[in-house]
Amino acid sequence: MIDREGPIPPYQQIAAALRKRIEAGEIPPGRRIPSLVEMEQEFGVARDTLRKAVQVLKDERLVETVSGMGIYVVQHSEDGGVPGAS
Amino acid sequence: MIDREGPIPPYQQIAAALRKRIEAGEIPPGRRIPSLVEMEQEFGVARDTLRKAVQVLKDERLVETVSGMGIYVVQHSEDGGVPGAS
DNA sequence: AGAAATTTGTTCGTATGTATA
DNA sequence: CTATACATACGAACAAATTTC
Repeated sequence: MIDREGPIPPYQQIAAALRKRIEAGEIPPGRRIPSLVEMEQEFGVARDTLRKAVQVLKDERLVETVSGMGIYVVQHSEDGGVPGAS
Repeated sequence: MIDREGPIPPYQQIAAALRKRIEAGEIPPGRRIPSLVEMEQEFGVARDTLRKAVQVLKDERLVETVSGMGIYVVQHSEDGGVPGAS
């Protein structure tokens, strides 16, 4: 899944993989992405690496986190915004 | 904040700056010093550089690490030692 | 009321590879 | 060749928020 030989750092590869899933509609808006524990196993990387990957998607406003709950795909519809964001 | 032209390496400059704050009472005994992430931004250096700077202060018994919490200024009173150090 | 489980967030310590002086 | 610095990554521990029982 992760190419450790190439020049692209794993955290960027993971960010790209998640972005692809989201834009392909595999993980629709409003749904949660896999938990950090699940992604640790799926990608075979450490928490710190996932943290950076998720931070990239956060900066792109693709996902948002709810502490204690999970990381959710943002609803980027015409009216904009996310459920709960007043 | 950091002079990269001069002969004094950044990690020594940072150690000196932290020592000054501690001895001036800006960061009193028992209190935490800024986290590594915060200091990365404040000083504009990498984690590795901070690691060396903090190691200097540790060798001087000025600070100690509490796992998962942070780096704390040592209480250097007459009876010596740190709270929690049995 | 409260304890346990799950999940995210933050913390330090360390290792590796690369680059520079 | 050594010292210094950076980016990346891994590991472990602790905290806070949320849900479930």
